Amino acid sequence: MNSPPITTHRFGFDRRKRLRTREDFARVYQARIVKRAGPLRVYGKPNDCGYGRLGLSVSARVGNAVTRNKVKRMLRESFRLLQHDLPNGYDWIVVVSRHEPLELADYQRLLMSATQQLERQWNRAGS
RNA sequence: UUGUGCGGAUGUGGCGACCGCCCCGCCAUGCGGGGAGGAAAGUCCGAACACGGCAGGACACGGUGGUGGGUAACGCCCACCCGAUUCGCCCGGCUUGCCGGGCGGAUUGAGGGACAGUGCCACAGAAAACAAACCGCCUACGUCUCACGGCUUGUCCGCGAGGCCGGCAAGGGUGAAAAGGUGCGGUAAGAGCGCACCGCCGCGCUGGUGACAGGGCGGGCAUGGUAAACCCCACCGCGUGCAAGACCAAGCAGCGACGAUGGACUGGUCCGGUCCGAUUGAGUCGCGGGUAGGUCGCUUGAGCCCGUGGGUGACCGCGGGCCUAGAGAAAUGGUCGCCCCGUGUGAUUCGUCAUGCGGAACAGGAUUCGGCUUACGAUCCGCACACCCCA
RNA sequence: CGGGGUGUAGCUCAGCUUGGUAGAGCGCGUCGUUCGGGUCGACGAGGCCGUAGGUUCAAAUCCUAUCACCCCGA
Repeated sequence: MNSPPITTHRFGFDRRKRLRTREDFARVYQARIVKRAGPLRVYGKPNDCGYGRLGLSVSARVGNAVTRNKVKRMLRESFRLLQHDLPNGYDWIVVVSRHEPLELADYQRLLMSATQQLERQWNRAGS
C-alpha cells in the first residue's frame, strides 16, 4: 500500500509498438496463422523487434464511430497491460466482428488465450 | 398538480491518486502547455481555396421562384404582403342552424405565369372545356289533331287537352371538378334577362421603394383544374474536388493494333483561344511492368468573447481583449477513492444514518467556414391539450 | 473523405419515362393425367410497392426527408 511496486516493466504503448504500414499488415496476413476468440480473430507472426506489436482492424460493420473507438480503446488497453505477459516478439493483428462491447477483463482474457494458442502453433511448426 | 405534444436554452457534475495516448515548447532518460460536438452526423445547399495555359461567347442542361432587406454567398435568416385552416367578436340573409361579409388572434404555405402555346382530366355522367341537353320545366310564338262554347257559319274567334317543331338551364342525378354566388324583380317556363350587395375582367386615380391596398369609372361576365406535366418569364450556375494540388526521394520494360484538314487542353455540342503533329508517328486502344514512402497544403479564421452605438429585426459599425485539436492503420482512455445528484432497501430519537445500484441520450474531428435537415436522456422556460383539486 | 446506384409476391426481376388495372418466371397449394413419382395441363393463394410527409380529384410512378444495402475513386 505505502510501498509502490518497483517494476522494471514499463507499460507504455507508443507508436513503435503498433503496426503502421501496409507491408506490416500484409506480412502478418500472409502467414495465415489465425485463432478465433469470441468476436475476435487474432493473426500472429514472430518479428525481430524484440517486443510485441499490435495492429487493429475494425470495420464499419462493428458499429458507428463511437462504438468502434470504444472497442479499439479496450483492445489497446488490454494489450498495454498484458504486453509483458503475452508471448514476446510477435506482431499481432486483431480483427473485430460485430458484437456488443465487452468489459476490459473479457478482452484481456480473450487476447491472452488466443495469443498463447498461436505461440504453440508456431512452436510446433518450427520444430 | 401531473402527464403528453410542439418550440427554445443548457449539453456526461466537482476534486484527487496511479497507469497510459496525440501534438507543441524547453535548460530534454524529464518538465510545462494544449487536446471532440450541438449536432463533429446525414452530405441537402452555399462559399473559401487548389488545379484545368486563359476561364470567354452561344445553344443545351440544371437550379431558384410573392416583395423588400441581411450576407462573401445561398435553396439560409429577418421584416412585410397575399392565400389557406382554425378560434373569438360583430353585421347581414334566410329554409333557425347553416350561408356570406368585416375585424382581431393563433397556426401554416416549394407563394411567378393556366386570356403565349401544347398535353392530360381514368371511372361515373347527357355533357369534362370556342359547351351541351338525360330526367325534368314550358305551350307565349308557329303548326297539326280532338273536345267544348260564341255567331258574323268562316281557311273565323275564344277556351281546354294532346302531339310536332321548338323554348329553358332553375331543380334532379354523376363526379374531385358541371361554366359566378345570394336575394328581389321578371317570364309561358326560365336565365346576368334587369336591379342591389359580394366576386370577376378592363381602364385610369390615390398611398406605398415594392409585393399590394383603398376607393372611382366602365363591362353583365367572358377567363374550370393541373406548371412537385411539357413549357414561358426573370435571376443564378465553367468543370473537378484536399484522394484538389505542389515538391522531394525511390523504382521500372516494353510489346501489339489503329492512326491524319488529325489530336490534346472540356465537360453535352459549336465558336473563339493555346499547344502538339505528317509515317524517322501527335495521339488512341489493348496487354505487360514500377511505385503506394516523406515534406508542404494544415489551421489566424467572412474567428471567438466583452463593452458601446445604429437598426422593428436579420445584422452592421467602432473600441478593447484572446489564440482555441491538427494527428494520418489516425490521440483525448482505464482503474480507484472522496464529495455531489437520482433511486431502492433497512434502521430511526423523524434531524438523519448505514448500505446497494446508477450518473445517462444522440453521438466523435479527417481542408476550412456559413446554413439546412435529422437524432437526443435529464433539468429549466414558453404555448396547446388532457386529468386532478379548490371556488 | 468524395462520387454513384438499388429497395415491388418466399426468390430473381418488369412496370416509373407519359400519374388512374400491380405483372412475368421460378417456387407454394388444390385438382387432373400415372400403379406411384417426375413431366405436362387446369385452377388458386400470396403485396400497407423500404419508411414518413407533401403536390394532385387520384401516387409504386412526381417532389422532399429518412432508413437499409451495394459499387467506384489515390
